[in-house]
Amino acid sequence: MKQKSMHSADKEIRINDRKKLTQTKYQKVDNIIRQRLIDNVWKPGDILPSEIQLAAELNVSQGTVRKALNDMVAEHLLFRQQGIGTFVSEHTERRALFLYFSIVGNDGTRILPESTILSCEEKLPSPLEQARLELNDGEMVVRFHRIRYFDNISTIIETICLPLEHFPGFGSEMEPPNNLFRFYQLSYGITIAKAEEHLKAVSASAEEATILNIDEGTPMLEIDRVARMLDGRPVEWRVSHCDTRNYKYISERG
Amino acid sequence: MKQKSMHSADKEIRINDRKKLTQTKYQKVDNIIRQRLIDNVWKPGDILPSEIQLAAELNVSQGTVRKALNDMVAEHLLFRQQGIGTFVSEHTERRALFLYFSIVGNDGTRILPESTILSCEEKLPSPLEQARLELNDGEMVVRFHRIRYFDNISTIIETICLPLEHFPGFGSEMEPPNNLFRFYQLSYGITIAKAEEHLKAVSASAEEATILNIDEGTPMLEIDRVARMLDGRPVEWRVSHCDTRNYKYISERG
DNA sequence: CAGTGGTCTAGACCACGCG
DNA sequence: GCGTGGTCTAGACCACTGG
Repeated sequence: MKQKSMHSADKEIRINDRKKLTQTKYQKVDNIIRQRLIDNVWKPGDILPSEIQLAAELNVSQGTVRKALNDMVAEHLLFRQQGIGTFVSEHTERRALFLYFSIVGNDGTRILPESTILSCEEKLPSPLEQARLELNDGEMVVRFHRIRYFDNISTIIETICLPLEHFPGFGSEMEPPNNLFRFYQLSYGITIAKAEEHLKAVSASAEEATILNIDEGTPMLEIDRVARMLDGRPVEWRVSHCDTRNYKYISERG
Repeated sequence: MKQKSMHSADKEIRINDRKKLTQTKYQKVDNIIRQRLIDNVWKPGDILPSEIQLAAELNVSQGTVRKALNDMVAEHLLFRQQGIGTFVSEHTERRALFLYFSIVGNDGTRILPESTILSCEEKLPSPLEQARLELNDGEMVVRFHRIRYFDNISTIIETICLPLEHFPGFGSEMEPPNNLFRFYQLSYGITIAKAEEHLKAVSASAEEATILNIDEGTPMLEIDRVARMLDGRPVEWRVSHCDTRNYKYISERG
């Protein structure tokens, strides 16, 4: 009765599709699962129901569920292990290193640098901060600075700005840890899903030069990055200034 | 007779798989098609046989061919148009702009800059050039310099090094055009399939400062890139120095 | 051993582009 | 109308994991 013949079921769904501008079944499945990640129904590290269970629940075939899941695996939102199941991705050290940290040693060595917080304050955003984080008038931000070290040598200065709305009490209870994305996820339920980085070459300011113990005017790589959560809203604006004499930024193309 | 039952055909193939360390059918199909691209059996712009024809030729199902083709579409080697067919990708202006050129205006505008060749010579490679291009001892290179202009304002200085073996007579017959990748493809049958970029911040040398009409020591973004062809061998080493005061390098993450 | 994801097949219908 | 790729289904067997 539920699904007597393929033909009638298809037609029924297609009528819905027209309302939603030709959304396919696997896109619907994708959106349902995505929404459950946004709503924290399934949390990072959780195992999802098997393909067969999902297919039964959503009244589609296993192949349709599979296509939706594989699409999300390609976006790094999920990962799969043959013989075990499908899991929600976590912001582990390894993921931070390979997905969201592009600075490596001149020889290609990948290390996530240690960090020290310099200052932290809650403020009304500057016009630029408000624009980058797409905030409404009057919404507050948390802004802080930190230095990052490779092998105890200070190399990067970061200025990080967060919408206070999503990070209540940030920095007041405890020192934010080195892996911020993991901290956002564990303490605030916010998963970073993608980011766009803008790079320029700039000169070290007098202040930066003092902090990093380098000459004023030394060329530095500026990485200007807005990170977004699962629903696409921006949740972090970070500007990093990096001394690239012993390190480099890497990017694959094609 | 050819394929009487699914079971026996599967077993036969699986024996071959064990020899090749468990290569799947769609991977074999992928490799066959990839090799035909390398061998220029199907050239850029060509339309491939339909999925059904390929499936019949290779003795697999349409779904297996589809998976192989879709994997190659994800690598930008092919593209598909519903109702028409599957095509071999070309290095068009548009592809160069979105896939292999990451410099945009401060407002995000994408333009491919014009170029002027400064000098061009055939030489024995420096040790660094030999290493980057993975050349054997004694193999020659073509090295040339060019300036690139946005709106007639010189902004980028490039040093480009090519293995002479793959580019006989390069630069001697005619001035290489602005879109080099397209030129490599049309004139030498070499398709660039991927590239790795290494970025640093450096200071403008006296020579660069003169050529670009900027101050010596101005911070410049250095883009060090090795481009590889379909079989993975390196065919171009390019170092670009870019004045990023009015432009920026962009990169998507996640 | 049972259960999971991974591969492969066969066949249906749809959306699209073209003649 | 026909052929293309795109979606969807159903069912088979494989490879892997863990009890």
